[in-house]
Order: sequence, then structure tokens, then C-alpha cells
Amino acid sequence: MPAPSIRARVRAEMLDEIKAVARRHLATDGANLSLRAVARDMGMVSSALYRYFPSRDDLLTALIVEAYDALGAAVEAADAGADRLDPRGRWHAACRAARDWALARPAEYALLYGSPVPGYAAPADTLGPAMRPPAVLVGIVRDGLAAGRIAAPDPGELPEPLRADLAEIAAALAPGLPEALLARCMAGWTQLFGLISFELFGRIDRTLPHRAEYFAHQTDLMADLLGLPR
Amino acid sequence: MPAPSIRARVRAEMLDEIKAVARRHLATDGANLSLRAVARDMGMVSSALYRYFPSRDDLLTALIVEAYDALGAAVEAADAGADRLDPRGRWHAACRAARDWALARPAEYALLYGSPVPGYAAPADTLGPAMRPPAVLVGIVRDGLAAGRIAAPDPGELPEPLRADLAEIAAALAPGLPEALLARCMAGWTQLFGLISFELFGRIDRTLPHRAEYFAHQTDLMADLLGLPR
DNA sequence: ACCAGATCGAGAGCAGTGCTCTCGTTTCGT
DNA sequence: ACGAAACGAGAGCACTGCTCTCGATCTGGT
Repeated sequence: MPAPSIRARVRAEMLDEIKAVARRHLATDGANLSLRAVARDMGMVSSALYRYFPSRDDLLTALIVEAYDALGAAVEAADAGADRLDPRGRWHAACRAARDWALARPAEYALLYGSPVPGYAAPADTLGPAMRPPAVLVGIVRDGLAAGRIAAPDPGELPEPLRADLAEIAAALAPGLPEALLARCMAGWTQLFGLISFELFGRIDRTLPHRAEYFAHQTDLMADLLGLPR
Repeated sequence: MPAPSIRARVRAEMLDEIKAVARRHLATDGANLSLRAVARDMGMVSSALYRYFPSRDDLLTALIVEAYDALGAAVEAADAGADRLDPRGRWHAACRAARDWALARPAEYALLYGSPVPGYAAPADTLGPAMRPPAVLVGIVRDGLAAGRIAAPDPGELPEPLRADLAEIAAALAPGLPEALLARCMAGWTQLFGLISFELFGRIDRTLPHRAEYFAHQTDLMADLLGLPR
């Protein structure tokens, strides 16, 4: 084994602590994360932070990658915990896990799915983890189709150029998935994002206190659209 | 007539010019709008701006209100331009108008529907204009129902507490609209928001160049869910 | 065991920000 | 015509991200 030097160990711990403190600040102060405040909280001077992250954006990127992975893991775990032969149950479990994760960490969710800063271009590291939650949804539908529990919609509803685009995406994401079904998966994923964002960003009517029930019903509507068996 | 004084006229023009310059900066620099940069562009010193807007947040709020109204007006106009007896046509027209508006002003859309700054609480002035786009969608469905072209779904699909919540919202928004249909309207509105946000914030797969067709198909799926006649 | 080189934290400093206060000047209502 | 209100400019405060320098500490190879 490589026997990591003391310095390497301390540095790794430092990286983790910086991210932890930054996450704490994120929860209270929102996206306008102050490096100096983080440094102050750690008893350091701001310039010392630059030994660990070359810029504020790099710190944010690190937080984003970890958040994507945490969300993806939560959704995957929820799906894995549901009856494999019950597509609708898996669908609801996955959606609810995403909502629970977001409600518990609104600032981190906002970091992932809020409006991006114009200058900030998502580094390639974030692309993979970002696909994990939608991949779970697609996986549920793929399994249901393979088990003969979901019927493929009529492909004729898709105009040709769109069908070709979707076919290409399906080939990379879930080979064999009919294009019209992939389109419905994307609708479900879009809906899930919209639901959570609306709830988190205060766009749900104040006269709707039963939000968990509302969420369950909305995701159930999308399960209907997907043709998941009841 | 009140014969507005020269000063009042100049002040009104100044307010408009400040907002116009701020909108221009918003388009290039994103949500981190700099008051000093706006002032510089106007040949003023930053402190002079405070004669017109007491704080940066107030300027942003003014821009938000105007943007909400512009988006609402665009959606309403598109709906009004469609055949009143064709719910699906009106639905598509309204959705497309929202998308077109957003694509033409991504920064303003992000201002409206991006992640809110934690400290920033939406003033009451914004609540009314913010309801205009979803109100159009609800109106389309209400009209379709009144014309007997839309069937009300089984209310039994709603758990009781949720049904009661939706009934209260329906009473204020569209009296007589069945709760299950209102839920589908909200699903459509959520979907519309999600679609535009994903497209604008770069979350749509790069291998999907036919975005207008994709958008039309996705909104068509929601029209199916709403039971709009084809 | 030692020493050159890498790594680290502290501090000063720069350019930028939102915002406040003061001070003359201009305009308004009476 | 005059007091009061509105206005623009400027200085200044506290804050930000970030850079650079300067000692102190640790590391790996000899």
C-alpha cells in the first residue's frame, strides 16, 4: 500500500472540511458562497484556501459533483429497495427519494438545478453524475418493457426528425427502448424536476398544504402517461 | 390633466432608462447585476442610482414584475390568437409563446424562474403577474370543459385531503373546475416550466437538435393527459 | 542525517461590489 | 421670490474574489 504521507492525509481531511463548511454556508447563505467566510469559519485566512481550490468556482464544482452523486445514489437506492417487478412502485420510490433529498438540502438542490451563472460552464466531471437520476427512471421503464408490463406507444406519433434524435439518445442510454417511450421518460424526468423546483422555490400555492400527496398524485399522472401497470 | 412637471417627466424617463440598461446588463452578465456598472453605462455615479431605486433588490424586483407581465401578455396574446373552439390548438399556442419568449430573453426567464436568492422574498407585487401564464392554461381547460370538449376525470383518484386543497384553489382560480382536472392543469404548467428550464439551462441532451419538435411533442403529451380533443 | 525543494499559512494589496453620508446645485410649489 | 424638496457627485465603509510575497514546516532522495 502506498502509505500516504502525513501531509497527504492532512490535505485530504482539509479538502473534506472545506467542503463541509462550504456546504453549511450554502445552506444558510445560498448560492452566493463567500470564500472568506468559509476561511474565517476554519480559522484560516482566505488566501490559504487557494492552496486547496484554485478558485471559488472550483469549490462550487466540487460541491456540485458530490451533490449529484449523493442525489443519484439516493434515487438508485430507493429504486433498488422497491419490488423489481412493480414498475409503478419503483417509479414512485425513485421520485419520492429525489424529492426527499431535495427538501432536506434545498440549497444543494438549487446549486444543481437552479439557474446557472452565465459564465459558469459545467465541467465534464459533472455530466456523468448528473445523468444518474434520469437514468434510474429510464431503467425502470426499460425493465418494465422487458418484462412485458409496459406497452410501447405508437411510434407514428413522432415526427421523423425527432424520432431520429430520440433513437440516437436511446441507442446510447437504453438500447432497444422505443423512441416514444423514451420521450415519455423524459417527460417524467422533466415533470419531476419541475415539481421539486416549484415546491422548493415557493411557487406552489400556499393553499396547498398536502404537498406530499400532491407530489404523489402528480408523479402518478406521469406513471399513467408512461403506461406503468397499476 | 395633472400637467406633470418637467422633473416628474425626467424622473419617469430615468426610471425606464435605468431598467432598460439593467436589462441589457442582465442579458450579458446574468443575475449578478452590478449597480455600479449600470450607473457607469449611464454616465452617472453609483450613488445617484439610489435616488431611483432604494436598493439593488428593488431594481431587480421592478425588472421581475415587468418580465412577468411581458411573459403573461405574450402567452395571453398567443392564446387569444388561436381558434377559441380548439383547446389543443390554444394549448400549443400558449406553450409555444412561453417558450419563444424565454428563448428570446434567457436571462429574464432565469430571473423569474431560476433559483431564488435565499434572502430575497418575492414582494406581493410579483404574485399577481406571476399567475398570468398558468391562468391562461387553466382558462383553456375551463373553456374546453364548458364547451363539452373535455371530460372530467374520475375525482376518486384524488385522496381526500388533496382533493380539498385543490377544491379551494379551484374556487379561487376557476370556479367549477373539477379538482382532478385542475391537478392536470398544474401538471401541464409544471411540465411547461420544466421543459423551458431544461432547454434554457443546457440540460437537454446535445444529441437532440430538433428542439422545437421535441417541445411540441412533449406539450402534446400533456394535452393528451388533459384529455384535450385532437 | 541532512538538505534542496515542495508545500503551507499569514499578511498585504488590488480591483470590484452594495450602500451611506455629505455637500453644493437645480428645480418645485407656494 | 423664497424655503423646501429633489438631484448628482464624491468620499468613504465593509465586504468580496484573487494575487503575490515571505517566512515556516514538511518530504523525499542522497
